Amino acid sequence: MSPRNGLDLHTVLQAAAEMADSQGLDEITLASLAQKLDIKSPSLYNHVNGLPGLRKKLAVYGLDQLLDVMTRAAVGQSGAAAVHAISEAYISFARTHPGLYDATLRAPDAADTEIQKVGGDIVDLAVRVLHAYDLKGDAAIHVVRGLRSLLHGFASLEQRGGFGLLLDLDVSFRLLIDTFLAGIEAMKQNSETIAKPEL
Amino acid sequence: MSPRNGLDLHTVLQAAAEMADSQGLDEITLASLAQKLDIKSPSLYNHVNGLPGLRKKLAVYGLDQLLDVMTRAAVGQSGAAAVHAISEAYISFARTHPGLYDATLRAPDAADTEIQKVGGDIVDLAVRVLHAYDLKGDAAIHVVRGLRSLLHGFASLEQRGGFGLLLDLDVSFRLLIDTFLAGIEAMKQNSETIAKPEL
DNA sequence: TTATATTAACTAATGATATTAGTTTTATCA
DNA sequence: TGATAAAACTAATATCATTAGTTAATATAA
Repeated sequence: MSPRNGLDLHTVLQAAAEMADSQGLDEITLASLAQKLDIKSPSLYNHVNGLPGLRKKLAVYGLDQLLDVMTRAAVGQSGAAAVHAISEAYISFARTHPGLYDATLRAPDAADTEIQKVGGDIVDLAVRVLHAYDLKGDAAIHVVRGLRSLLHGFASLEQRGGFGLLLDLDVSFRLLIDTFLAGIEAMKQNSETIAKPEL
Repeated sequence: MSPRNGLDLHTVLQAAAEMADSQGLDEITLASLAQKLDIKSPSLYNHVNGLPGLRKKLAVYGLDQLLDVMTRAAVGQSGAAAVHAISEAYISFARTHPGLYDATLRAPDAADTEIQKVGGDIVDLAVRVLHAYDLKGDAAIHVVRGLRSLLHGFASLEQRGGFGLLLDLDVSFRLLIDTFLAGIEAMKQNSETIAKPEL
């Protein structure tokens, strides 16, 4: 295929992801990555458009994996169980791949087409999973925004050690999802009985 | 006071915060900050322990302000209104000071005493505000963790352009808080009638 | 008022980094 | 076998953070 058998992009991203997970996203420099790959740093420009380009590709690489684990967690599940399943998959990914997860959210340009694409796929998955809650009109989008906020917020704070260690984090997490789902049900009741609550 | 009338730490942090808000946290370099302050970059070491020291002090500076606006929003409020008040204050701070807000969460060392202190004060405020919900035992801590996750997640995703622009973000946000509060009420009902739901 | 001590500024130097330009090597394909 | 294309390389530059050592200014003590 290629006129020369060097590294391929996947190898580069895999190495970068490993570095990010073990040492933190900010420790990835072209110099350190090149050293890990046994090449000189300018050679990386054959695979990636400088440091910003690497960060962007790493973000897409991470989002692809996140979508994958969430999708697989969702199959065969429905209703509350499905929401829990994708949520656990999300948080588990963030825990197992802290640096890569970080990369998905610190992309140089969030408006990038490729990133929007995968991000949209994840949102679509969430919409499908929440379909069982039979949300009318805009409500589905609002609820997906809420679920994303909660998942990302929990993952991010946990990663940064923002929570004390007094209480089991898994309990907090499951309770948070349950509370959110109970809230959706309760709000639905309200909107059926009363026209407009107070919002 | 001082044997020489140079800059003081507050001026340095104020300038850094302005830079962070207008250009992003990562654009703060000792070189660029020094230029803004009309000094040479090594002079900054008289005020701050290098770049990591600057980032840490900026984090504390931001957390102090965040605690302040949240505290002031809470006075005279109670129950759901109080939760909404501190939540709006939180999100408003993140919107008005995107770079400084970022700094509060990307401190070099989250375990730092000073950061833990202010962070703890914010948690205490949230606990007091949620006191009206009469949560028993560990529940209060779990709920505060949940609220923080919501707030940070929403603020962070909004800042990174993670949400589409189809729907009003303020509506999503208020709905999210309402859903969470409705969930707390619903969960409370359950735990009163049933011994252990399924969790 | 004057001298001293303290502090904040400075210059100079070093090492690491990203990035660009231009060159060499090597595998594939005609 | 030879041309091509891709991926490595070397060399060079600019920007940083950081350290060491120096100079200047000011509050306080004499």
